[in-house]
Amino acid sequence: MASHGARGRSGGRPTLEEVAARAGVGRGTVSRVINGSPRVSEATRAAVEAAVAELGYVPNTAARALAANRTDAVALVVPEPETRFFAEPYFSDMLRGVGAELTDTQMQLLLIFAGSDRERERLAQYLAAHRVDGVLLVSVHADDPLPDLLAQLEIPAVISGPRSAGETLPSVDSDNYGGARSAVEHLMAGGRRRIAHITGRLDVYGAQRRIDGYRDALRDAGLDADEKLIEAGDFTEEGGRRGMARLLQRRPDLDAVFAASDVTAAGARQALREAGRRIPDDVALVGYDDSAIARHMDPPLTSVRQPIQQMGRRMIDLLLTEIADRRPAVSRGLERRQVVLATELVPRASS
Amino acid sequence: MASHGARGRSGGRPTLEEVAARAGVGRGTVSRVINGSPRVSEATRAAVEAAVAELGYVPNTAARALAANRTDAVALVVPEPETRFFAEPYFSDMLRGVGAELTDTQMQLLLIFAGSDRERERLAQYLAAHRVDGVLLVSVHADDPLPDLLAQLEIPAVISGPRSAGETLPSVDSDNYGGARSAVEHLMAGGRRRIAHITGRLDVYGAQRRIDGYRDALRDAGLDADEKLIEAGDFTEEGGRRGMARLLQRRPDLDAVFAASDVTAAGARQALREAGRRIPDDVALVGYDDSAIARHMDPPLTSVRQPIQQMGRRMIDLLLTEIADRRPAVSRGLERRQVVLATELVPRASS
DNA sequence: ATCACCTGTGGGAGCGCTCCCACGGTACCT
DNA sequence: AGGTACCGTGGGAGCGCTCCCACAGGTGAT
Repeated sequence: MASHGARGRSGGRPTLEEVAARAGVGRGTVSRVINGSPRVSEATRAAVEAAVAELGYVPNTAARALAANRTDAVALVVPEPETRFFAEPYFSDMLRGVGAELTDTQMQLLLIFAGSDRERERLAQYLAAHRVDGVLLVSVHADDPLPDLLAQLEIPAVISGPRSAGETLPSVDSDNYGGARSAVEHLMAGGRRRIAHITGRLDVYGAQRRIDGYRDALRDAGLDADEKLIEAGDFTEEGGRRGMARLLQRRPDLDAVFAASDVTAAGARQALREAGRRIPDDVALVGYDDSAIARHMDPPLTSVRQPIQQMGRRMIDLLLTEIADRRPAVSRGLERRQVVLATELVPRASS
Repeated sequence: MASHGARGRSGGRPTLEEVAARAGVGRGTVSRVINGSPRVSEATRAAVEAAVAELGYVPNTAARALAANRTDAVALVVPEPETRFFAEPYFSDMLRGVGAELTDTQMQLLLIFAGSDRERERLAQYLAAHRVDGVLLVSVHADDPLPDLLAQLEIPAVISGPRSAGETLPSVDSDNYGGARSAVEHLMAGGRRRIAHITGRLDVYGAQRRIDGYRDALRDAGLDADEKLIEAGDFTEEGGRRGMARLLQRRPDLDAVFAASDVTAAGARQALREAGRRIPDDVALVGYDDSAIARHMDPPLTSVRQPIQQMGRRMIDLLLTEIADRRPAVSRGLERRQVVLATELVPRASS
């Protein structure tokens, strides 16, 4: 092995210093060119760029990170087990949007799962080491301690669904309230009057907003908002099946169901089928997410589409702004940092 | 903003130096403790560990990377578009295995897609900057330039399926030959005699090995190896459908099919159904991979299981060894670095 | 002519770590 | 007693960058 002093001397990668020597300028000037500073004359810039090309110079990330105290990396943190990540198209769409928005940047994206305690501990360690400049948090429950940890470490973060109406972190969400309304209004337009709702996890703010939208749509149409028509679910298929079974028992006369997710709707469909109800003849069904499940269901499922990829892009937007704006946290927080994107109802045969 | 000199002085994260002062030892000693060197007395170690705990010290990764010329990160490179990554359980299983093996380490895993030209260029830049200590390459085709690039940059790499019998990179693979044999032998044991094969992509070495296994199993059983019973596929569903249709035309008397993947088998099943053949009564069907598709098919598909998670673990094993062993490339290459793992036939109703 | 103020540039200092050399101390031989 | 070996330890030098200060030279106002 080469001695310490000679480490990487001759055979190694070229350094800023070597580029500077080759271009006949100082180190600082090369740094300016590399980082796109405008304070460089055109001629000098050209000379430096030529030297960079000739030597095949690539900046040393570690040195830059050390000197500038930044990492040029952001993490997408998924507080779920990997299995759910792969099972739900929501995450892959989000990843795609985030990745697309990042290709124009020199930012690196890290995908981190924090489903188990073990993984969460590792993540905490990782964040404590400030190995990323910012964090994207998706699918966070109301009582998750992660946002507080991030605040304490002063790491910029953006959340995909606000935890409450008073969310302090910047967030991007789809219009859960409006989406739910459009689903219920669609069902009413089809002549349905006894419309049930199987909710999502009640500790998820978005699920609450969908309930609100459901209630308000009925109320505004002058229909009785019978609480017996609401059944708590949890976004899973099994939750949908059980909820539907209970609803059928309580209100056998229902003629439509709005499920808080496509997966929930799939469970509901199963229970309806077991009870001998036809879709949509006896009971109309509408889901949420417009995932692959909706298209492949039998019959194809009417669903509320969220622009998930776009949400991913906007999250990156917000995060990069946060990172760039880094300044005393106190002076912030007044700007509009809560983005809400519109949903779209996709009608299919189930309603 | 604080002046440069004072950057991170008071409020910032503690440094090695501060830990050393607190513990009443020198910088070098703290470094030794942090890195688990055995050359530290028990008393000193305890003192340092106490100081680390009290100050909440976390090493600065960038400084370490700069000084030690390593990154403590490895990349899992997927030379496919993201969509395929999420569609095929192969990748997620691999990721899970790799991730599991890495949790005991302080190594960071990066997931990098290199499906488009744009992404590949970004990857090249990334590798040129030596931002990872090693690379895991999955699903590489025979003519992919990536392995050469890695060799040129002298970045340790492990490949998931050898590109040829003379693969120079360390590799981990399942026993494609044996797996194919077991499938064909299983069909013969069930009394089938006219067994067809729909192959995988012919530029994938593993697909070739499956063909070899198929041929040899038939030959050893004294059956004619009729080339008319072999049809080229490409691992896709559509390829399976087309291949099956052609086979039925050419050899309407066939009584079994071995498909090079479960997805291919799904396509074949469709063609068989359209032709009015019953599975397994008229034609027995065996797939490869034992993915979720196999379990959910109607009828459930007999399939050859590969220990994909385990393959991921072994790949990491090999890669970490490569990284640790880093020495002039010339003196290497003699050790056994080609790992082959056994497969297992999972019989179900389709055969 | 003097002053103020730009713009472009060079290079010192410093980021926080690892690596290695040097050194004092102890143990074991001759 | 002297020599040799090793162990544990401290700290200098250096990794390759960014940040900032200083400065030369130009420009325009006074």
